[in-house]
Amino acid sequence: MNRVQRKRDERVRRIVAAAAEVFGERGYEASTLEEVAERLDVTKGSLYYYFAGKDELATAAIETLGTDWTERLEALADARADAPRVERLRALLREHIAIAVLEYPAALRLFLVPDSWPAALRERIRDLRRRHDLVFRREVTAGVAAGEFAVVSVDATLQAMHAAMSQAPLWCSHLAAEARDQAMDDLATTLLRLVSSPR
Amino acid sequence: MNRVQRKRDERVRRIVAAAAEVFGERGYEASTLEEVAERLDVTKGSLYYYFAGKDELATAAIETLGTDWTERLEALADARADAPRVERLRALLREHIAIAVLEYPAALRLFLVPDSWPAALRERIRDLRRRHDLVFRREVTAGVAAGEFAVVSVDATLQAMHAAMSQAPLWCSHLAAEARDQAMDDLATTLLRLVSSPR
DNA sequence: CCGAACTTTGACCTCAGAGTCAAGAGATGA
DNA sequence: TCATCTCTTGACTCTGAGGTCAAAGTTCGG
Repeated sequence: MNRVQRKRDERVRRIVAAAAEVFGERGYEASTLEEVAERLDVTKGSLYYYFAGKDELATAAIETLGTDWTERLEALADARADAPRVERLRALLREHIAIAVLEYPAALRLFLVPDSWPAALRERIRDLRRRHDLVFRREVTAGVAAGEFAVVSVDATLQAMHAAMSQAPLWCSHLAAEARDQAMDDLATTLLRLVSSPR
Repeated sequence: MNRVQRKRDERVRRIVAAAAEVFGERGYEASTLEEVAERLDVTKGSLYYYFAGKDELATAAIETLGTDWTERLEALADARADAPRVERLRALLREHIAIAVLEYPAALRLFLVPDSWPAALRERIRDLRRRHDLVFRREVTAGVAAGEFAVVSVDATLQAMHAAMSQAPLWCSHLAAEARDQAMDDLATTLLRLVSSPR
């Protein structure tokens, strides 16, 4: 029974992983359950044994992906708790960019959730974003409070950072490995400028 | 005969405008020709008299929207040719954000063109983006050459700017008019930081 | 090895939305 | 006014993809 449960969880995990892949590549509208099923070498019907429908599967994919992403950033921030603020923020930016480019190149599309989705689902996704946002917000506001950073508006700064990071894959995933690393470094350094003290 | 031609052109213009509206709101996949037709008070069939299909109409819409957008920015840059470089760039950023937020809130979705499209169409769209990019690139590189701006990397800087501007609608189109204007101002000012001379 | 619980299948239903077309309605010009 | 060209319609087909389900297959505990 517990054996069964674990097996089921594993199955769900795999389905969600495949779904995250497909939705991440194609975006919500253009993704088909048929394709998700194909990548798992099963048939569409079997997905419905685990998930009520496309929306639910997509939500699960978004949540899994988002949680994983956030946790890794949180862990990184903890690990660098003693580093200078600027360096910690730089590391966070760099890591975020790397995850976006190397692992979830189409997360942007995935997170463009249709307006038609039930409010509850959209709400859960918003929460996820908020938690994710908080990792960076904490750094920025603390830096500002300490007088090390200066920003026009915390919100605008964070939005700009997130936008740039999430679109990074669009322009640097086609680069060769070396140029890509350089581009990611450049972007992280560039984004640091957003909080640098003026003058 | 010429009368007929002009009438036809006008008709095409209107259709493309309506299509740009719909595709701009919903993105490619979620848009339907039915809805485009509805906004023109005609029926779907009539669209096929002017366009071969959805792809072609979407391409025309993207081109029109992109050209209009670019031309307005170019005109703005010309109009401020004598203004200080920083102010000209600020005006461009602000205008770009305003167009994105107020007129084409889902342009981001629209430009995420399906990979399945013919290469020729994708190529034309890439050209459009290049021309658009050039408006900002010119300002930034000139400013750097003049020693007024400093950047880590022109590419990274432009990418960050474009990303932030194109995602602006996602977070400020739901705001009330006043707060929205403030948010757009803040974002423009924030992005200026990306080129500000350091120290 | 059996029966029960769990899982997968594939045929099927449904429906939205792309695309077609014959027929008719409107212009245009002689 | 007639003939022709231009345009619009609405009913039609077709396809793809979401969703359902009874039946068959598989795994597990005893």
